[in-house]
This record gives sequence, C-alpha cells and structure tokens, in this order.
Amino acid sequence: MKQRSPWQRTHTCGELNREHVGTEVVLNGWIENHRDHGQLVFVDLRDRHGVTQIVGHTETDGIGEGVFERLRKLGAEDCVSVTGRVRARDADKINKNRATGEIELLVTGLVVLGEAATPPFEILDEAEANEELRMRYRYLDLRRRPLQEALVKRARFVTAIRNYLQDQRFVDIETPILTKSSPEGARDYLVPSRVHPGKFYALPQSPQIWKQLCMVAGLDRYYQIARCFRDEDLRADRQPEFTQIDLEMSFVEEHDVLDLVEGMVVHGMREGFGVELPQPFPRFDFEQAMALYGSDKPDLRFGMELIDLSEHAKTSAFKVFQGAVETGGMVKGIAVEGAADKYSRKNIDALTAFSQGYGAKGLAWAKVTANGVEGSIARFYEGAAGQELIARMGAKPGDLLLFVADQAKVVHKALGEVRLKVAAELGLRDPKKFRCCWVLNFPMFEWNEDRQRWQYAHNPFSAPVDWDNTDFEKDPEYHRSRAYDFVMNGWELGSGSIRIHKPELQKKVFQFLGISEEEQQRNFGYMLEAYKYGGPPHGGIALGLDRMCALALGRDGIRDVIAFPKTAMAVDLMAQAPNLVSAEQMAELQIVSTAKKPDA
RNA sequence: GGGGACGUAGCUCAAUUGGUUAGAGUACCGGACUGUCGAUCCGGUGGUUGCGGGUUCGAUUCCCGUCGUCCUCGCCA
Repeated sequence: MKQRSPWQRTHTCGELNREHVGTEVVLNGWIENHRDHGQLVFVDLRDRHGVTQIVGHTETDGIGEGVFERLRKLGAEDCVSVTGRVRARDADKINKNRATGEIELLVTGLVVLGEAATPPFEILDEAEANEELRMRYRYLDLRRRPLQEALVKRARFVTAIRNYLQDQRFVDIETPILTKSSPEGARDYLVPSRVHPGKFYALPQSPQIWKQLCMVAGLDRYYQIARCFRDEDLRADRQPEFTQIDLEMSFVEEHDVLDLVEGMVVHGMREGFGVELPQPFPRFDFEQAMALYGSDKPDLRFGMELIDLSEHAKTSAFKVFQGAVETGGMVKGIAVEGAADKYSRKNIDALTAFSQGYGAKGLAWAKVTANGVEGSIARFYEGAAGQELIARMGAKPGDLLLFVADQAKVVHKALGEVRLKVAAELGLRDPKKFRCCWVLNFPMFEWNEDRQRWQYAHNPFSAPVDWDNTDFEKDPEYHRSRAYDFVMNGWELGSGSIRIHKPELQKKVFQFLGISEEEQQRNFGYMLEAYKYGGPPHGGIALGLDRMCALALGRDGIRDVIAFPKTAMAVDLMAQAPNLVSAEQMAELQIVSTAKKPDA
C-alpha cells in the first residue's frame, strides 16, 4: 500500500459523491468561504478539482479537541487538511451547482498547513481587482477557477498536439536559446557573453534557421513547442516571450503541410478545448482573400463578402464611383443583411469616420426598400439603375449597402475593416463559433516606403512560386512566394512556407533585397553553406500557441492563458523584472550602462 | 515614438459649479445565531485622494510635470 501521512489527502475536493457516504476521508485545500452559525459552521474547501462543503458540529462523534473552535476561526485562503466522514445531504439541502453538492464532510480533524494573511483581493471567478494588482500577486490570481481552467486546457491541448505529431513520426528537437543576432526582423533580446567580452548572444525570435538545418541533417520531421522572444512594443495579443508550435517537414509540397496541420489543429482543439472545427478549411489565394474580404486574415464566421462594382460603376451617374474607376481604382460594396433599420444616419456617420481612419475618402451608403434604394447615393440610382445595383449586390429589402470607391488598396483595407466593425456591432463575431482557413501565395516582396526599398513580405527563406523566373529585379510585384497563413476567426494563428533549398536561389533573393555578399556570409553564412551539402526540399509552419488558446477559450488577450505574463511595458510586476544588476555582475561582463541613474 | 482611458479605504466604486468631518458595498476585526451554500443580524477598525509642483481664501475636483496599468497606431521577417 502507498505510504500516506495522516494529513495527506485521500481524495480531491471535486470527487466525493453519494458513493463515498460513510467513508472516512482526508481533504487538502484552501478556504474559499466560511459560514459561521455559532454551534454549526460551514466551510467551502477548494482545490483545483472542485469545492467540497465541510461541516463543523460540536457534537460530532470523534471530533478532536479544539477542532470545532479552530474551524470557526479559519480565514479566507488558509491552506488546510481536513479529516472527516462523508455524509449524504437531505434532499432539500443538495447544492445542484456543485459536483459534490449531494454530500458534505462532517469534520473530525483539522490541521492548518499554511495560514493566509488577508489576501489583497478576493479570489472570485469573475475578477474584480484590477490587472496590475492581480499580476503583482499572480499566484493568488491563478487560484481563480477561470485561470486554472485556461492553464489546464492549454496543457491538454499541448499534450494532444505532441501525441498527434509523435504519431506522425515527428521528432521533438530542442534548439538553442542562446543564439545569434541577425539584423533582419524584430528587435532582438541580447545576452552578454562573459567569456567573450563585448560579444552578445541573441534570444531566438523563432527557431527558423535551426529547424531548416534539421532538415538538411535528414531529421525529416521536426517539431518543437518553442519559446520565442521579440523586443517590440506589446499588445493584448503580444508578449515579449511567447510560444510557437513549430514544425518542419522534408520532401513536401504545400498541401502536405496544410493537410497535416489541419489534422493536428482539429485534433488539438477537440482534445484540448472540446471545440469541433468545421472541415475542410477553405484555401484562398492571397489575391482572392483580399478581393473577397479586404484582408489576408478573413473572418469566415459570417459572409458579407466584398462585391466588385467597378464594371457597373463605369456607367454610373454617381461621379465618385465613375471617377474612381477612371483613375485606375475600383468600387466595392458590402450588403449588410437586415441592417437597414439598425443603422441610423448617426450610426452611418460613425462608420464613415471609421472608414476614413483607414484611408477611405467616404462611405457611400444605401438602404434597400421594396421600391428601390434610399440614402446618400439614392438620387443616382433611381428606377432601373437602383434595381440593377440591388441585383448586383444580391440584396433584398431591409439590407444596408455600404460602398467604398478608391484605389484597390484603400478599398480593400477600409471596406474590410468596415465589414469587421459592422459584424462586431451586429454580434456576428460569435466567440463560440470557429471558422478556419488558409491563405496562400503571398506576395514575395513588398515596398517599404520609409526605407525606399523592397523587402521580403514573409521571410527571406520562402521559395518563389515561379521557380523558372527568378529575375526579381524585373517586376518585383509579380513574384509570389510559397507562403501560407493559417487563420482562425480573423486572427492570424500561423505562418509558414515551402523553403528555398538551393543556395544559389537563396543568394539571388538576398541580393535582390540588397543584402551584400559580406552581410550574407556574416549573418547566414553557415546556412548557405549547409545547403551546399544536399539540402532536401522542405517546408513548415509556426503556430501561435498562446493566441490559439486565447481564441479557443474566448479570451480577449493572451495574458489569460500564460501563467506568468508581463505588462504592456514588458515588466514582470511580481518578480520585478527587468531590474538592475550589481556592479560586480556588470564588471564581470565588461558592460557599462549609459542609462540615466534612477534617483536613489 | 504617437494617441486615448484610468489611478480615492485591503478590494470595487461614489463624492453637486472648486466649499462642512471624503461616503457606500465588500473584505477585515468583535459580538449573536444548529442547515448555510455570495448565510443573516448588530457593532467596529480602516484614507499621503499614485507622486511632485502650481492656481486659489479653499483642490479628490482646475493646470503642468512625473510614475504606473490598460487599449490603440507605428513597430512585430
């Protein structure tokens, strides 16, 4: 028999039921609530598995000396061991809201394992205390059920992912945390080297290069639940350190990676969160996603696609529409089903201002009635013209039509954002509904206005779609990369590509990006060299684990699914990191700080 | 780096146009109570109004600065 000290639990606080009635048990947990009736006292004892009601009564058979008095004096969040007999509750005293509600524990013994000072905030399911305080006492915030639930489900999700990849013959490989800085991409976190004064390691922004080298090594199928570090300004969905499900496969094409990841995500969401994802995930060409949704991360929980009216606009009486097309732009619209009477003039003005924030000059609108259209553009669409517009928009009476006329880029951005805004206002972005898709064939390069040069749109290792045309200088915009994004509910959750595995091609890309031979050697020399020794075709993806968990749980940000997160200023309020280090440590690293000294 | 919101009792909030001793709920402490489950009832403790400065007879309130948290744009291959 397993050894057990007298104070150690025989059961958790979530598992006792009618079947245990009459047995002697020991529970360990925290005092959640305390109801003192003088000669009778009730205590709710909580652990992560549930809550069990403890009953203290002076006349209980076998109750220890002073146990009742000590039970009465317990305070919130004391950590205790309780011994007692399981007793069935009378029918009228059953608590239907709890799994253990049919029984209670008649106490005979009590040991206080850890006395609690009055907590700085109450441990409630719905957090009332502000986030600053909760982060400072994160270990108390984590006692709250919703946070424990998030971490438990996250762990279940990760386990399911690992099992899935293990079954698919992937190898879990750890890659260095102390690695090398490269000037591209996000700002690096740096770690000074003691044995090489003046030199620094960088923390990885992702294991990108390492996993590609694993493919050169012939490891075939790599994965890692990898911590990544990026020193950029933060958001609700961005932490300075975050976790990726990172994987790479040899001898594959896009569909191999997409099929595998689709299966993995469906399995993980089901096992981890009980979420069933509708399959298959639609696959959009980048251009197609932009045209239909005005976004490269479309939210497919609702329709409301962007409808192209450019042809029609050429002959429109409305000069704004006609002019936009004549100057090389376009006109697109969305039909908001049944929203005509939900949007007042004032609401539409607000939407207009919103669209202008994304570069639109204005938002043309019309409400569809039984007889035609009314609204800002109605006088240009009387009679047959109005009927034609309604037909093209696939609209019916009661619908609200919204239009943007401008250059394609502006139309897509502004109308795409309006689409999301309207959907949010109409409650169409249901957090309990999940729709995934893939977006493929991103542009290879994009023009950086500030730096006045072309840069890679995805990452510099993504292979071009057209292997035969690698004259990037000729028409940079023509080139598409074999990159793909995984999108769920309008969130970009993953990004990957089929990689370049020929060193000559990789050099051509670097060259076009204006990275000199010398820079290439300095930053990626070992990688270019590796591909000289028989690099296999390969591709992979990295998925944002924190974001996926947040989305699955319907949380607004990723702090809720990370045990010990940092603030928007990248500070750990509990551990007080970052912080100053001793003069000795600085001297040993041969580092001098130029920061202004804080007033002592 | 820019923009916005917030900061008052341990916690969540209130406080009239700038005006008496800064209030309430909850937590906490004490008391009563044998069936509660957010127990109830009675009583009590608890305040550098984030910090610094300014205007004013008088500042929680107005102004400037600063610190912190959150949201957001830029940024995040």
